Amino acid sequence: MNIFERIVSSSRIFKNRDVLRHTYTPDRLPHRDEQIDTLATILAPALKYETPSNILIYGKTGTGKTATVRFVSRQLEYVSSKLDVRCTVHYINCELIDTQYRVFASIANALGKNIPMTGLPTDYVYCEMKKALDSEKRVVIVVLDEIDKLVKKGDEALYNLTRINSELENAKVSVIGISNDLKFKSYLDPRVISSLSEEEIVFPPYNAEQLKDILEQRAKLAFHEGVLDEDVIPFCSALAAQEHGDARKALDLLRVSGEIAERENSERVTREHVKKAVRKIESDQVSEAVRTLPTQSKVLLFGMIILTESGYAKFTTGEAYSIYRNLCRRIGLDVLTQRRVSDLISELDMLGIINSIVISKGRYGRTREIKVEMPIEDLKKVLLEDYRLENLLKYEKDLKSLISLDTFGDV
DNA sequence: CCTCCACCGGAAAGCCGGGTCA
DNA sequence: TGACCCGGCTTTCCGGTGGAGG
Repeated sequence: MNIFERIVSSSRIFKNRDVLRHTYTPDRLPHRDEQIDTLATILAPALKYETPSNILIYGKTGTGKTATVRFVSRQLEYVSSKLDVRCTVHYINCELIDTQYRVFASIANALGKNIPMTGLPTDYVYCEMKKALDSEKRVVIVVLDEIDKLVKKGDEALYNLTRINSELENAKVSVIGISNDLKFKSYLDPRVISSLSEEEIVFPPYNAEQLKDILEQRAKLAFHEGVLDEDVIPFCSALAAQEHGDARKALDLLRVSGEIAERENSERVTREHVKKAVRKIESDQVSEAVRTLPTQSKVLLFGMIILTESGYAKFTTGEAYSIYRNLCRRIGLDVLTQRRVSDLISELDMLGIINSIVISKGRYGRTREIKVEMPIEDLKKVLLEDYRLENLLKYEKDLKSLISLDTFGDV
């Protein structure tokens, strides 16, 4: 027997692991009937070649926004093809497609144009998209997932998209925006807000009971019968419910628990496996984030670690910057300006690797107070995988003594 | 109550590597 | 080939500021 076949067929735990991934759209969405109904009611006019209202959908991560939209669009497209109505849904994830140019290009390309990734003037792309849309009588529903990411780079794309209907002869366009940032509207032009949010749907977080239903539904498809201990699903649900009812997290937890159990050659998935999964997920996220950091940020972070190890549990932007500058010089890396480093610090903060708050020390100025959040040993291990940072190791003691002398100066 | 520190963080502009087009 | 466009990263410039100490 082929070794892969043996490995694949020998899974005592999983029947179908993919069911637990968040890309999977189940054929039934528990506890989202209300939202599904509302969405379907709003979109129904599309089947009569009328423009559906634009919709804004709110809800935190893992509340089923994307799954619901996917689910409803699939049904809509199915019915429209049966009724022979030209009605399509175009899904755009604004985390990847995050500029006006790329949104237009993505729509145009979906309709058969061939617009390159970059290079053309944006208004040209806009015209091409318009032509493509208007080439026949149709309704196109554009779904902008993570719309807040797009808005951060200006609201022009939305402005143009919500106004486009007045320039079209045959086609109708309607926009569904999905956001998990409740206050993203404040970045928008009031005119865009009013046209974009003709309808609003809010997705509340799931509670532990509801998460349990979701997990049970998926577990039936994903696992072999009887491999889950009774308390595994309630435990996963409870943990995820604490974290603002995130179904995605609950599913990840269940999947990773299963994977750990499988790797341990266990016949059952137990509460202990879930506990291990919690730890694994956390540490994986951090190391992945650190690994993919730009070199400059890595050096900056390394400097922060040196500071922490030297007994500075908290430090300021200026202190971090001066260490960073020293490190850069030693390994021949360009030194960025303090302004830029300040932004890098904010990024590290957003990733949750460090914690920084702006405080005022009165006479002694206003600055960020920074502390490293994650276990420094783990961070160090990941950082040193980068060959450019390996060399820094030999300066470590040197710098520590420098800091303890409180000179903080240049070397 | 005022001052003044040591930064914050917005705006704008420059550079660079990706690309198109005629 | 040169003129031009785009996006990401970075620098330059600069107005703004909470609160300890005078």
